Amino acid sequence: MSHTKAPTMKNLKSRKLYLQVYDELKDYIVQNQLKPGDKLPTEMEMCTLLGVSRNVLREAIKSLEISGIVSSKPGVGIIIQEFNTDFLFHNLLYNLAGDSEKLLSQTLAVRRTLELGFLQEAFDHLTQEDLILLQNHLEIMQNIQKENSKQKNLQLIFGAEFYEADANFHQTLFASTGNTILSSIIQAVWACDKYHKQHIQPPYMEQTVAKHEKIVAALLAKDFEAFKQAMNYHFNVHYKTYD
Amino acid sequence: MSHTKAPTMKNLKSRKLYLQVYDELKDYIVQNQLKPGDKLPTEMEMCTLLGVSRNVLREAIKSLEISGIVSSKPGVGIIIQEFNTDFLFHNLLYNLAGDSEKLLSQTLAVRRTLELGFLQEAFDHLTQEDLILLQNHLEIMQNIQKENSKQKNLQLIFGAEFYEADANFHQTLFASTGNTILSSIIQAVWACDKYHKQHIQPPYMEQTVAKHEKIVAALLAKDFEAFKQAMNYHFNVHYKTYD
DNA sequence: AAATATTTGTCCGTATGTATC
DNA sequence: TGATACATACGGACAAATATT
Repeated sequence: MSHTKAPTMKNLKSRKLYLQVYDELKDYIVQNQLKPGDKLPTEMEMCTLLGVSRNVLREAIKSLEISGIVSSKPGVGIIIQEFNTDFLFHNLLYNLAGDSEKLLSQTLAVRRTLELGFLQEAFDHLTQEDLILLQNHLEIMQNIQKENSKQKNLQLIFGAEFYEADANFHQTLFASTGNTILSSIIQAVWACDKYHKQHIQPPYMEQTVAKHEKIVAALLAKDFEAFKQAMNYHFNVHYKTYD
Repeated sequence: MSHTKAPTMKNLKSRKLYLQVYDELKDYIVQNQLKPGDKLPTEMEMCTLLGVSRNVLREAIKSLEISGIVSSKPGVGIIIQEFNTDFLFHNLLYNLAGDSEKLLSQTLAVRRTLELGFLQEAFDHLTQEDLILLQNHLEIMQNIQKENSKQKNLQLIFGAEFYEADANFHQTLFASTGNTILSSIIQAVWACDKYHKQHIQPPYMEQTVAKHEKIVAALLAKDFEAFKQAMNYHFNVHYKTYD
């Protein structure tokens, strides 16, 4: 309503309409003390309430959605989301993408520090379900590696899937800490690597599988020292691919 | 084009279209190495290129805009934006309603791990200019603390400035590592704290100043062991405020 | 279990404000 | 000044997903 909208003439030099709506919706959430799980009014209701077209409203909603504030589902409505920092770190690192070589070593350094730093916490909080998930991720990596080693030509298959399984492995491992900030950062750092590490080579695969097998073995044995050693080995061996 | 879109039937359970477009556009920017100031193709061109409607494309564009990646202007086009973190943090602002205690301890844990993990690197790369900057930040903290200790009433003055000086101190310290990923993360983590830690108490100020004095003294003496000790002290002492 | 209603997802067409040449 | 290119904004229509009766 603060749009001061005239029937056929839109606001001249004012802030874009969808941004005004974006702000108004955030205010609405705060004012009405909506909590995660609560629903916003339907799109049509908000259109009449705010006096804007559905199109503009949806642009605002999608902006809220990409920010992780709400999520919309057909047949249900628009639901307030739990606070999470994924959006923040994801965009932060995306914007830094550029010099791939330098970035790669930097992200690796950050990952190394964080993962080794939260080693104990991850070990302590790891549940039986987490362990099963880890084994699943490992299994995927093993299968893809086998398929690739069979191949005579150097054509790589399922490279993206292998990489994703690797990422999922580490995310599962540190999601157990319950530290959402940490999870966000690790997730973002992996996504950041994504662009640089797309061409995975079979020899790298073999090494990677072996490393993760060691980690899982240590976790199954509930041997923290072995786990620590396996993780250090994971981060301290240099891949031939990047020499 | 990867949408595998049929004329009248959309992808069933796949990711929402506007999100696919959002990702594809980000990839497009990276792949074509578009820099700030460069323009994306026009909306209509991208619609035909990606095979989606104008509406969906705009939802993706607006999401990119709220992310600070592009900005669109009528009569001009869609322009790649300079990297800027302000808007990212602005989005978090509204969300201070959650259980801030948990979040605070999580951010602190991440900061602790990162800063202690990159201790050696920061120490090695610290220049004379950095040291002067650190002293400036410390001085600001000292002055504000003095002003507050003079006051009889418990009214806090310049709390925000004190906190900012603290943040700048740590950012300067680890900017010297040259690891931009690390710098960004530390900056972001501080920003997360910002909204929870707004009510700084005078006793906390005194302690904080003392800690940073120790750090600066160690750095001036070029004594790594003392630096290490001071940083550990910094992170291992619990503030009374949060007990 | 099945039909119906609700709600978001996606598309199209049209008019208007804005910047550039 | 005018012409052109572009994003902004509106409205209507149907499809798809979910909830409800």
